[in-house]
Amino acid sequence: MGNYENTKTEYENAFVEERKKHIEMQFMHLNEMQRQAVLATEGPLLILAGAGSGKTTVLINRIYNILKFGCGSDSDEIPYYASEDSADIISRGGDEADRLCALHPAQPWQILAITFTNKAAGELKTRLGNMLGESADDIWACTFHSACVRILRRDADRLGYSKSFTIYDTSDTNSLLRQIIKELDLDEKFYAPKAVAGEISRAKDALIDPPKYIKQASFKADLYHKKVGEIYARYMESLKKSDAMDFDDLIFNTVKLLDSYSEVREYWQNRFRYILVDEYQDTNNLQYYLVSLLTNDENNICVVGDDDQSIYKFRGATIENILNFESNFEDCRTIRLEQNYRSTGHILEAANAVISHNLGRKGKTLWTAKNAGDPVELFVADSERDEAQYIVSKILRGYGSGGKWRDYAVLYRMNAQSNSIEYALKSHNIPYRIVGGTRFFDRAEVKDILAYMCVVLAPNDNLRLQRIINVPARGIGLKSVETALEIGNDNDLSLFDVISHAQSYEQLTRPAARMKEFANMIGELQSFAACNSPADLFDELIEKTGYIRMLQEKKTKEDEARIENVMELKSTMLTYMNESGDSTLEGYLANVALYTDLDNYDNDSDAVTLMTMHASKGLEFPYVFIAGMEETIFPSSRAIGEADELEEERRLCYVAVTRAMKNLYLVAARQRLLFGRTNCNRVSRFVDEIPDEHIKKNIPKGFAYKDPATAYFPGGSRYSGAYEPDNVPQYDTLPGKSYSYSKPKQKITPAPAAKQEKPMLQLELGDNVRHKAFGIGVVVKMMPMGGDYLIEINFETQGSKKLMLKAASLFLEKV
DNA sequence: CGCACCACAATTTTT
DNA sequence: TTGTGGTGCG
Repeated sequence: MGNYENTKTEYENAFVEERKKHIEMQFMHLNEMQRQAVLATEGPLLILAGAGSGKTTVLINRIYNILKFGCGSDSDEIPYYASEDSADIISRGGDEADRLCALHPAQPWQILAITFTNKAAGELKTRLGNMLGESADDIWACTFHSACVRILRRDADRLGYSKSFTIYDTSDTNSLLRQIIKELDLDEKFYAPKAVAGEISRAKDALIDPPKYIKQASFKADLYHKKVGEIYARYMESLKKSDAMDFDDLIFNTVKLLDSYSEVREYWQNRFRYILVDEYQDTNNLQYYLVSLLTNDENNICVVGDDDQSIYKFRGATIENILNFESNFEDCRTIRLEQNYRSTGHILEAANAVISHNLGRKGKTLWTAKNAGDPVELFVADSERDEAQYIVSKILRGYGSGGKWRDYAVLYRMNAQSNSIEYALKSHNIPYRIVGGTRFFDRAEVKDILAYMCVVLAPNDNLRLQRIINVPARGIGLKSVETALEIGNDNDLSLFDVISHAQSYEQLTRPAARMKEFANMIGELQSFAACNSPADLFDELIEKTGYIRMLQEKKTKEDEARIENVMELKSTMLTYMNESGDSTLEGYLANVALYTDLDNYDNDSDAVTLMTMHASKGLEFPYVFIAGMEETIFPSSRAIGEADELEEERRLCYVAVTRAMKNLYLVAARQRLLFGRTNCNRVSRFVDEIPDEHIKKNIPKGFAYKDPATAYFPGGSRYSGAYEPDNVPQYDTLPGKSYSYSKPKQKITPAPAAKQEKPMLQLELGDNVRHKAFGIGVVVKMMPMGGDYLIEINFETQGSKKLMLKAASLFLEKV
């Protein structure tokens, strides 16, 4: 500043000052720190954004600022068109002022905003669209992987791939590795495909290619690394033959491309004037290289992250990226967003307290202007089943008093925990949705159909051809495929080439006819594809291959679900084509590998959400349950004893806790049936890290697990007030499935109940009722539930609603 | 070759 | 507990 004052005229200083003020005025809806982050457009910027601190808002507004005012808020430059009265004009505001304040504004396509998940990218796009209209379409708001795909589609041929390379997902990778390991006659136990995949992934993260890996391994004495080097080399060869890249390759190859071809690098560096990276704490080494390579001399790189929310170290994310950002990028500015807009006081304090037990943080303390709210609640249940019951009764209670199902989320450490909770929700007819788990695109039938389509487009994809060549069974067995593969390897032909001319190889005389038939079918599908829409091809394909018939003939429940999945796949294809404007099958197949279930998650439907804590990152819910707050579950057994991993678990806890807006319930079970084994665990250490003033603990003393009633409500427990005895879940009403411990013989008596002011309405199925708010309807379902009933009514005008009879009695009458 | 059965394993998180 | 992969039989 001081320098300029001497060299600039007074009006110039006034101009710069007015310009900054004017731009600043556009962002008065933000808090001071958020605004600073928005206005600091030039040079490296690190935004440490705590949970719920409005970081997406900041990103959006920052992009808006860059597009509208360029570097106007962050520069002392005086444009040629500024004159002596410019400052005056600006101070009067209006369009003219806006125009004067704009300084080298960026074009939408000069902005690259990288996120971690498709969902986050989609959200960013939507919000940018709302703010900027159509011009937002030109902004690259995408994930690391999809950004790389776009870059590679342009120049992949320089690396020896075609521009229409396919992408192998994790399971493709694993099966290819398994195959290679077998071919090399190695023991699958010792060279577990998954472990090898991890090793290769780590190598790529360190920019080590197979020759380099083999060289490094040659200095070591151990055989393992030498063999892995061999596998690695074969794996890459095989990928290249199939014109395929795995997830890591997408980034690795992009880095390679940018690094080795200066004209490519310059092209992209010139194009992207401003780069923003979200969730920077989750980036790995490769991604760091990528970002550095894309950044030009202007260094307009802005990263947003929260070191306390780094929970993906296990897959190579290195927290160092964020911890070292300031030293990696010179003249970096750092801004902390510490005001939380999401949670009430007790919840936030609990989160702060837990995370403060970690060492090596950037240090950051969230605060809120909200009131303290309710303390966090801890409940120690009897078993995993009671845990679920507790959660369900809490949810029912909240729903009964006017809540929405979608306000509730149940978080857990691992997917296997969802079973008991699902069961309880199901038996109470509570709508719920599970995010994650066995992913849609990992289902065998989905992979099969996709593999078929890939093969139709690119028959040389050996891996996918192998997958479907005998599904449904058509008499081409493992042995035949193996021989065909060998022939292919020897003559440098693809598997498809070999089976197309199977009759010319005497080793294949037996299956030759069937192979030929199969190859012909693929050929027919290819010609069909040439002059029909992808949707029609889809139908033709599942017919002609007999796939649907195979499922229909089996007739089990699972197979019905599989048919549904296949149809669902068709609709995701159509959705993709609609939304992306890309109606080619190639485009769809090229992108489908980057799809995940998370993308299908829509918050429109009114349902309780079940997911892992990892999957919950970035989301928020009014009421959050964290299930399984037990040592060995959370923190997980493999983290205990490892300082680093324990810290990661603690960060995970921090993430989970900060999802809650109004109420947070922590639930533990004294005894838990998991993987067919019953364990007893202590309550999680993370619970103890929450100071007493922020948590209300309910640990039944007179523990008698044969009598759930006393387990829930020990004499004098604080819960007796919150829970009417008649709301005690009655296990006898639960259908099916017996559990390992004996049920109480006698029914739990609904104690001094029934002294209500208004008697419960007597209803039967099929009764017509009038509701004060919803109008006329008919009772379609009644579920007894702890002395009350959960009823479902189909209303003429309002659709179907689920109500608790007792609470609804006030508004209901029979007609 | 295909199916059924059995043994065994592992059992987090994701592009 | 669930799922997977391998084996053995028809």
